Amino acid sequence: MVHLASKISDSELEVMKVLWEAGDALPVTEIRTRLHDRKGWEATTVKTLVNRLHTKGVIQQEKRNVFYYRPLISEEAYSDWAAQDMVDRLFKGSARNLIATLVKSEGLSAEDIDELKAMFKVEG
Amino acid sequence: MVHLASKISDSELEVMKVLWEAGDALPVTEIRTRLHDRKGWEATTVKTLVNRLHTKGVIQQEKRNVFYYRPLISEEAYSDWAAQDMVDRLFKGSARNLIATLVKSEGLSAEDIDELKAMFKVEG
DNA sequence: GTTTACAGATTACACGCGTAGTCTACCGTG
DNA sequence: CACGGTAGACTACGCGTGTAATCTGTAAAC
Repeated sequence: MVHLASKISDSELEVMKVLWEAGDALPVTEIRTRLHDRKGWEATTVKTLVNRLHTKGVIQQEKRNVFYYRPLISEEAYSDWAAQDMVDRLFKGSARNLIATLVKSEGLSAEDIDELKAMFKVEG
Repeated sequence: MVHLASKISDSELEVMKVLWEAGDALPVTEIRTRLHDRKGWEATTVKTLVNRLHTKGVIQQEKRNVFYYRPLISEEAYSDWAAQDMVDRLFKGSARNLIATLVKSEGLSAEDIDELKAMFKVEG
């Protein structure tokens, strides 16, 4: 289990998403274009976020012609951590409570429910 | 569905928890003693947090001998909102993805799984 | 009535975050 | 070789948060 010393902020998360989606190291230029498109951020803003992530140790800098950046934490690991964190902070440590909340919130399609039923058959 | 204009911070959430647990309006003195016990916070710190929550409109002030405070949002409503927010931000809007993550994280007892199976039978 | 203690108001202050501008150094082009 | 463009470094600034000290007013105690 990864233990995240300092949390990833909302804006920083957008950078992580870009890197996760790319599935490979990217130069800042590339991150910038993608985030300019989807969030309208300026180049320096993106660079600041990348720097902060680097300082936090969640992405790695690779020197080529220009710097390339690679996530040091996977999306899955981060999602797992975030989910567990929320369970602990808001659901008294019970994942079941969170699941119950999600089920009751009606956000699941019939198909989702079928999938989950199947998952439970395998699990238990 | 309540729409949270400004989010509740981590420290503020501790105050909310005290109020939710109490199930009734509490004077700051009482909130303070409980948070001093569980978090070691000073009286003025607690008062600041209570004030901020009041300003944000998530708790209500009732004038008696001293001020009593009452949550204006239920723990359920807040949890629901937080869960949905996380689904949107980290699980591409799919509650099923979050549930899958929780199930795979092994945080569920056999009993939990039985309960959830039952829940799905009723739901779907 | 003066002192005391406590509730509530005001003020503080460093750090993280969202958002970005400016400065500098280097690399390619004319 | 001078110049322009661009990558990276440095600086900025207001707001929210975590954490609290100090001031003020009023009620209780003597």
